[in-house]
Amino acid sequence: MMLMSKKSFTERCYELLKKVPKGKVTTYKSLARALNTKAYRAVGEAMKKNKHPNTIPCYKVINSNGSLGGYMGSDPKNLKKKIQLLRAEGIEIKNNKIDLDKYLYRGL
DNA sequence: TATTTGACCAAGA
DNA sequence: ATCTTGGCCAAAT
Repeated sequence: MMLMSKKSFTERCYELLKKVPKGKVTTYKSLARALNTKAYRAVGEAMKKNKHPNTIPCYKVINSNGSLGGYMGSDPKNLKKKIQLLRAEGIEIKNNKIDLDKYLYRGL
C-alpha cells in the first residue's frame, strides 16, 4: 500500500474545493489563502489538470474580481458549460460576473 | 538543478 | 472600463 504519501498542493486544493457548499463559489485566491500561500496561479494550474470533473467541482472556482476564469482549458467554448453548471445551483451571472458578496463561500 | 509556464492578482497609465 | 507590468509559486520540462 501507499505509505507516507504526502498530499500534493494540487490534491489539497481539491480537498478544499469539495467543502464549498451547493449554491456557493470560491476563488483561486481564496483557496490559496486557505492553504496559507500566495500561489493563486498554482491553484489555477491545479484546476486545469483536474481529470475528474464529476468528483471535483472545479466550475465553482472563479476569479477574485467575480469574473469567471476558465474551464477545461482556456477555451471560451467550455465556459458556457461552467456557466450552466453554476446557474444550475442557483448562482446568478450578470455580465459574465458573479456577485461575490452574495455567493462567495467564506467558510474555508 | 535551472528554466519555463500558466483556468491568477493588484496596482498603474 | 481596458490594457500593461511586475509579482506570485507549484509543476512540468
